[in-house]
Amino acid sequence: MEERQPLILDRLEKQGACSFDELSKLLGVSTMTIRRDVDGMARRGAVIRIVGGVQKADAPSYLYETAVHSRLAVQRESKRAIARKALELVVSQHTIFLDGSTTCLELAKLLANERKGLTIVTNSALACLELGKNTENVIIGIGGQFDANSLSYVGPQAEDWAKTLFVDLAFVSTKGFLPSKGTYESFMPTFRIKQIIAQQCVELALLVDHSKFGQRALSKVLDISQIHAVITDDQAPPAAVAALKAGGRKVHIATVGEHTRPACENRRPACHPQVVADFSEGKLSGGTPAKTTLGRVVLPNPEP
Amino acid sequence: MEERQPLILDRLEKQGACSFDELSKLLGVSTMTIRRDVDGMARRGAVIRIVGGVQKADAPSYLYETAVHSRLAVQRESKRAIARKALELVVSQHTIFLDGSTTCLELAKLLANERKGLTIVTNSALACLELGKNTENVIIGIGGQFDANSLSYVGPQAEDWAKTLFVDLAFVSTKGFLPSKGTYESFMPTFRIKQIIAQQCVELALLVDHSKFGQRALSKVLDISQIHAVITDDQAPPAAVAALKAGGRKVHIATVGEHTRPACENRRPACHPQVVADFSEGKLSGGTPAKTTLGRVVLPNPEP
DNA sequence: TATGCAATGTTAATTTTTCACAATTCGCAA
DNA sequence: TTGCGAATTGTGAAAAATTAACATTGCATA
Repeated sequence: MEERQPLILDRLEKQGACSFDELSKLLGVSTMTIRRDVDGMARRGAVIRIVGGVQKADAPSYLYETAVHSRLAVQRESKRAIARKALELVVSQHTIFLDGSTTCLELAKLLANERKGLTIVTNSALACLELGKNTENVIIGIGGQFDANSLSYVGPQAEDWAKTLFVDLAFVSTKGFLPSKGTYESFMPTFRIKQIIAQQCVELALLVDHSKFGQRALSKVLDISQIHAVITDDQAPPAAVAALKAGGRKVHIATVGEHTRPACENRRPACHPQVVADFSEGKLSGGTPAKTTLGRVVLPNPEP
Repeated sequence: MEERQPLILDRLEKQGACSFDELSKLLGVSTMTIRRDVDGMARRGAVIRIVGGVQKADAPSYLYETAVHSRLAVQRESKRAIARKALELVVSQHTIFLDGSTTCLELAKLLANERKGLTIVTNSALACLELGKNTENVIIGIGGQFDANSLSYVGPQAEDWAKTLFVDLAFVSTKGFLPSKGTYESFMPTFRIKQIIAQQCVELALLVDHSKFGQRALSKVLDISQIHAVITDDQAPPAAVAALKAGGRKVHIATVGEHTRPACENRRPACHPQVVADFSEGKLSGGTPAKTTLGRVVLPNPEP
């Protein structure tokens, strides 16, 4: 049934773009069938739908098809809320560190949009790109071996370098968190950097959404004693929060939904980042409900 | 006239996506006007047009609105042809260097797609991301201060690091090239890295499209004696090519068009990378010319 | 004041998309 | 083989979106 999809991709490889009509003739099926095929492919990000046809999807993104991309979608609301809370801890003139987590990536966006005069150190390539949108901060990228999973730099060179740095405030995230013990992760190269930074900072803030509480992973990374502040969301278990406070941690609770971004992101599976719009049945419309069921991404023709 | 555009962006910031009808009511102008506004914004990559409305453009690309993005489009065909030629010089097991140029970015794509077993050193964040798609090469990112213009790492830390490296084959590009003298550039931090690498490599290959010949810029970067091979396209001035050969350089001429990608990229200005499709008037169609003048990028609704 | 230009609004023709349903194919168990 | 159900595909009409052509407005300038 779906031996048509490779053929469509072939065609796009040659032409860049192709109309439904042409594909229909080419493959000897109705436009409706082509349309359905292409819908599925576009949903996976394999192609880009254009009005009346399809387009090759090679162009823009360095996020598609990466592991980071799918991680970005999980608990995104919480991460954003946490990032916004974390922003409050950042003082101008500070030197801060961001790790390669997707939570820190959200924080990077906020820093780029709303702050200046900072020196920001990170081993995340994505964070650099995000931060680079604002030239009023100094961005130091820790280099090293590039880890395609986290899109960040790790390994001995990165570790050596990290040892020479000293920051005022380090933001790190984690895979698992036991409030009485500390943080846990599985992938060595990335967590070594965190351990080193933990020793090279004045204050360490852990960004951790509620889903991480009680989770543990292969290796212990940070001891709870190394963590000065914990920033989490309002669904974090109250008992854990109380325990953290009793243990002397500063705990900051972010309210999810307060600074929520596009509403449409909630009701969408983690698939293709551009597939964000959905004002079907006029859900987003203010006045009379639109009768359209559309909501498809469109880019325009070149300037005439 | 265009104080509407910020309002549209605000709206998208809140909602993620918005229909033309809604924007029309919101701003008190006709849908046609909104449509025209949005067309312009989409053309610049500020938003993404969707059928019946607009969508926030935040999601995917770290290229939009960057200087690299516009550079990527100029002479792209030549750059791709040159990159493909350069690929022929790459031997498995080699350690190679790529600079932060867009030509090297094209080469990075080829390396990721077609080679393995390499160690690739680069100070370009974009090249890392591109190369990271293939985990069969080792990628070393040189860190340092992040330069938002080139999306690469520069400055003293990067330079110190570069001094400790040694590669078999370095690929560098340039802004200006006088075949009798050497290469010229204007922006200090990026070219310092090239100078250092030039001393830390067995062989240096200059990737230079024909438009660079005879151009000079503020500072001399590499002396012609440091360049072992020159890779250029078939529009390079023959006299210069002859002179280079006479001077003992290996010269590789890439034929533009041979490995050309989407045909549509030729007839499109440097604007938004996703704006690639244009089968207006059935130009790309095989059979009877389509009567449509569309050709707009569309992405589908979520899976039902 | 006249004139031209740019921005905007209006409308109708055209195209695309959607939807509902019919027809077909396919797998598979009876 | 037969028959059933599900998945796939095709059809046509209705709905929506896009385009293009043209009218209008406002404003700056000759």
